[in-house]
Amino acid sequence: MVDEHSMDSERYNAREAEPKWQAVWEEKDIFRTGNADARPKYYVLEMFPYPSGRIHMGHVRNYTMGDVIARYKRARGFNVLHPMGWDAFGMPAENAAWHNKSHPADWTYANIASMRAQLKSMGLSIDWSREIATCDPSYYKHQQKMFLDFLAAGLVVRKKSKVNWDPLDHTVLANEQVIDGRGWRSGALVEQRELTQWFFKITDFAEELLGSLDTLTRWPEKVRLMQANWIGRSEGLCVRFELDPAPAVKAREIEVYTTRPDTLFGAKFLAIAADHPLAAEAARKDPALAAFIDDCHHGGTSLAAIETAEKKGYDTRLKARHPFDPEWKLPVYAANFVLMDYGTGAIFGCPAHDQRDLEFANAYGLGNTPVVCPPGQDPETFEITDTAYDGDGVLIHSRFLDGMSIAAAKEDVARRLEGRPLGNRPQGKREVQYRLRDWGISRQRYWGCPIPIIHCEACGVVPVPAADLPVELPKDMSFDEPGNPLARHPAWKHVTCPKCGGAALRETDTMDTFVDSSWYFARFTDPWNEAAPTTPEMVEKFLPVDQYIGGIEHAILHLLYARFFTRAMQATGHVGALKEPFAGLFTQGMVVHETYRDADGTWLYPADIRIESDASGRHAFKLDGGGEALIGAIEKMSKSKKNTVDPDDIILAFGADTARWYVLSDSPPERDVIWTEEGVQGAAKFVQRLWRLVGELKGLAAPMGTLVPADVSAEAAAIRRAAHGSLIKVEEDIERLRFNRAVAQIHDLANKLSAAVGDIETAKVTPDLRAAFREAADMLTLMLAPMMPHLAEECWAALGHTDLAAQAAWPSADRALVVEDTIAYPVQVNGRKRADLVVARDAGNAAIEAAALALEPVRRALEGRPVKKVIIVPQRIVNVVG
RNA sequence: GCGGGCGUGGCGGAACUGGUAGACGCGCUGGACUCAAAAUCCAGUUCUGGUGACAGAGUGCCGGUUCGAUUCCGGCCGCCCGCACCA
Repeated sequence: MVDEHSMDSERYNAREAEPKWQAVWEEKDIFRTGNADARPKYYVLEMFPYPSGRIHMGHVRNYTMGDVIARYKRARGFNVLHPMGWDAFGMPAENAAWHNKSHPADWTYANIASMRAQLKSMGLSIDWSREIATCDPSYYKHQQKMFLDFLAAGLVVRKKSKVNWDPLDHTVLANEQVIDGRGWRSGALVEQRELTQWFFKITDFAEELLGSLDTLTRWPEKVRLMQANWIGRSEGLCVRFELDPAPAVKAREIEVYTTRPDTLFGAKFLAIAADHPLAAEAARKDPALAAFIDDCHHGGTSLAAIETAEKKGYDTRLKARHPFDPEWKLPVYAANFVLMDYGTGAIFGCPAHDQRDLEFANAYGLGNTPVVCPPGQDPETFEITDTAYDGDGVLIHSRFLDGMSIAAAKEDVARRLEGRPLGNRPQGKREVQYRLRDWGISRQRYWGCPIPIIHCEACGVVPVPAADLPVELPKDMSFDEPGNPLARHPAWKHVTCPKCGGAALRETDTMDTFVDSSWYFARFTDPWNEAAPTTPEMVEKFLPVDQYIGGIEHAILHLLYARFFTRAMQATGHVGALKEPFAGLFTQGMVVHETYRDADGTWLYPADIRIESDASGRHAFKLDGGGEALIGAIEKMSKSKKNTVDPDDIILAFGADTARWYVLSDSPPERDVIWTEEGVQGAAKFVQRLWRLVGELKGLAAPMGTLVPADVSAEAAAIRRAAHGSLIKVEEDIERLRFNRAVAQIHDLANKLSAAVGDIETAKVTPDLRAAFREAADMLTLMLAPMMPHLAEECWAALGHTDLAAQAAWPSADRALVVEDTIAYPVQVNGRKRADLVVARDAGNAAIEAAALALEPVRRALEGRPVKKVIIVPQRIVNVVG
């Protein structure tokens, strides 16, 4: 039944409604978060974007998820903090400057302006008053201050380290920027170079960062595991081997690190890294060794080539004494597979029980002696040929260790060597090693946060005095030569030394952009503080972030750096007692799309394609009339394959709510979502359907504020059951970030309400029904509001409300209404469903059993067999065993 | 090699702690409305057989536990992701 007040014929016009409501929200400033607000806080944060210029569908998905949570939590009465900023330093701006002769700052701020407008067109409930850009001196001056604080606290050090050097661009490259051994931009073969760089001492917190992973119960297990592996803790023993006096070196000993001291009697050689000081020393008198070391440098250490690289070594002629037998001399090799920056840069090789050592020993004819015998093997005949044994077993051929377990032997060796002096120290020392390295933050780039340091010939490394901060980037720059533009600037680096007043040079390296993103979440809590990076009380008020959302690609670096930075900030008094910045983490999947190719193999944009499908499948046709195109694999949206969809186009054609709904609806949020034209059409249709449905409900609904009477008809009870039941499920689903299920639930409710509206034509519209329709319409609208906020406002207003849906309290569900007074039991015979049985909720087991056995399909399925047992699971199922 | 995850209709996916497999959506098929199209509405849609009621099979494969398994256990197969000479 549709009366004349119905809006049935009117279509919902998103293009008009969306900007209208966005303007209302902005004018009323309803998403501003009060720092003095006493309500419980909820901090929702999505990883802030790099201002590339345009948002992409991945952003739409990311920010929509966060916005759903923000709006939902706001409706539930929380003081929600939902800010936005820009990860604005980085190489692309410099590359753009190089290509377009523009300034990185101009390029960046123009991009920010257009992306901000795009984000606003999505209708995100963001407190824009807290917006920050990391490239702004008002942000990075605080970062410089913290750098100095960390330096004073011993958390920053300067040391030499190997880096990937691009000889054409004259710059250091991050590992990710090295592709197949070549610079990603220049294509030049990357060299390994030693440079003096600034490091954050993340390794100081290795134990703490690893141990605290257990407290992050609302993080994906996968991310915690990845971080644990990255930190890579191992327990072992440092053992010093005495060297026989040799003319080549002055050193008297070699220290090795091992996790298998139990296999010490299986040792066949020692190996040191090519970069080991001892190798360098020996090479001075051995040109062949020098050549070998040089060779190792060219192999590259971060390349996939390592995988297939042969084990190579060079016999230094040095001899080391076995710790438990001074007459037992072990050869010392320089070897390409030993890493200088792990452990001590030296190992002892036990070929029988380590695959790498075995390959090496086999290549150089060093033999092997098994010292761990697997259970069930005869120690006399147990042999190793080309596969090392690293399993459990009993010690053999190991003198005083024979017969022990691996654990006992480890303990025994450690105890003996720790108790025995060599020189003025014990020969052995138990040590914990980590794979984690200190975080090198020096970058030879312009568009980054300047490192606030001055180098003075007389005074050495001098921190820039706090009063002189920020050290601002110079604006008059040229980018027409490769290398670090800052270093080439004629004047900027020339300063007087703050200590002695003499001529000095500024540090021209800038900080890794990961530094910028390591504390922005804390800055958001009080971005107005000009005097300090943070206001610790506000940090403690809002942090940790309750729900952080972003891509899995940041599982290690960003998330680990931020965890480190928070601890360093705590040590320097910037965050109060806060330790972990992100209490809840969610890693969302990508937006992927089909690819299309022309007959000649060139890629085609989805926007130039029309899809037709029939019973035989899907076909793509070129819109320019050029015939059929080939449908290719579904892949991550990328410019190179042209399988991108511009969010602006979608918002213009269908509205932001449609885009939001679609990215929430089709897949579980942690998985990839496949963007399809049909899917968007479906979402757009549903927007219209909801608008019509709310109109129809309104036509039948009681006036606003009417309460549903206590005593209602079965029809009204069914409507209430549907509305309250859906509400409960939608709540649960949003709380657990299962947006796709919340979407399905709302579809389901819409179906039920449509059916109820349709049925009403033949029934009388009684006051209880009118009240139930009113309640259902209001509830449906508010359930919708986190996901489709504009449509919800339009519906809310149409339903006669004068406040905003965005400010309305979440409706409260009455669980009692959802309970039915009958229960429909599926009845199985031998585990196979044969019938349905509807009984009163309070029916006893005997009555249920009798009713079930009386059912015709049950009797038929039993085929006259006697009933052995009847299993009744209350509220669930009946199973007859016959 | 090590670590982790995932295999369910034509497709995306649902199924709470072992309890009606396929919710919801997309697509498709048929119908209504329309001069026609779009939009909308109705019905159907796991497979096989049957007009039908119904019967049988079915959650990657093989086996086990159980009254009952997509779910738990063992063994395979396939795909995806991360790390990778870490001593």
